[in-house]
Amino acid sequence: MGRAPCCEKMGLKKGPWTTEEDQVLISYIQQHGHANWRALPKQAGLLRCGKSCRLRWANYLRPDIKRGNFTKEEEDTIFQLHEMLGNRWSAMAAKLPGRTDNEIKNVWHTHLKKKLKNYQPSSQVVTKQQSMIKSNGHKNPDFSARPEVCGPPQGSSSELSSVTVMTTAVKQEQMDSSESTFPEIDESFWTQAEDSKMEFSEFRGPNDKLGCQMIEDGMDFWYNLFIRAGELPELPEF
DNA sequence: AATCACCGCAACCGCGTACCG
DNA sequence: ACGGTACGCGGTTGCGGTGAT
Repeated sequence: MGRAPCCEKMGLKKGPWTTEEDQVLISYIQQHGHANWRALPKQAGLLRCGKSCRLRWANYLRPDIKRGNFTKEEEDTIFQLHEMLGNRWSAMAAKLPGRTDNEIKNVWHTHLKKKLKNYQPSSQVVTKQQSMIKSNGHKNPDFSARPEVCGPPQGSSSELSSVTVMTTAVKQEQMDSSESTFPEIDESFWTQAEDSKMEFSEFRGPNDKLGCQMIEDGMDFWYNLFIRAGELPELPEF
């Protein structure tokens, strides 16, 4: 639908926030919360658009934000999550308490991308992955592999295709091993996928946030597809 | 000491989508 | 069912700081 009219409005300030503005925003949110970002700046007496206020709060002023350098563990987690989720920064942020999507994105572009070539996951992470695979008792699609959009069968909805993924590892496995246990993708699979999607949307129910959170946590839907196909009994932990 | 280039971070922009009347 | 509004997300930009020359 239409884009939100934003800072174009006359007289609204842009650019870096002053400490005074920060204080106004913090004290307003402490007293009234932030149910309506659009109305907030007017009510708080700020010459900013709601979008700007939300960004400032989410990326800088929120009390639970962790400052300082990323630890090796955090970097490992980001590498792993990036493998799984791609550039889904907000989903990654959900797995890194105190870190914002913006921060993770910045760190990725400024530091981690360069390190990627030489990346060696910490033993802890490797062990976790190995035990995950072991506990599943069979060959699983590798969650550490980058999900790629996999072309849907002809005639399926584009919505489905946007969330239908297959890992490179799975494809590799299918190529490499004749004893692959990954289910064959045929018409019935896609029908199942559609059913799963329906069930999943029902599960989400009236509180969409809950369902969305799962989606934000990453790959839940395609995970759900794998579940339907009899794979992957548990979600990985980070 | 001055200039330049690069880096890191905060903020903005524009798009997609959920929600509501 | 439809259109408008608000929000969240990912990509991009711009500026200040810092190191190199």
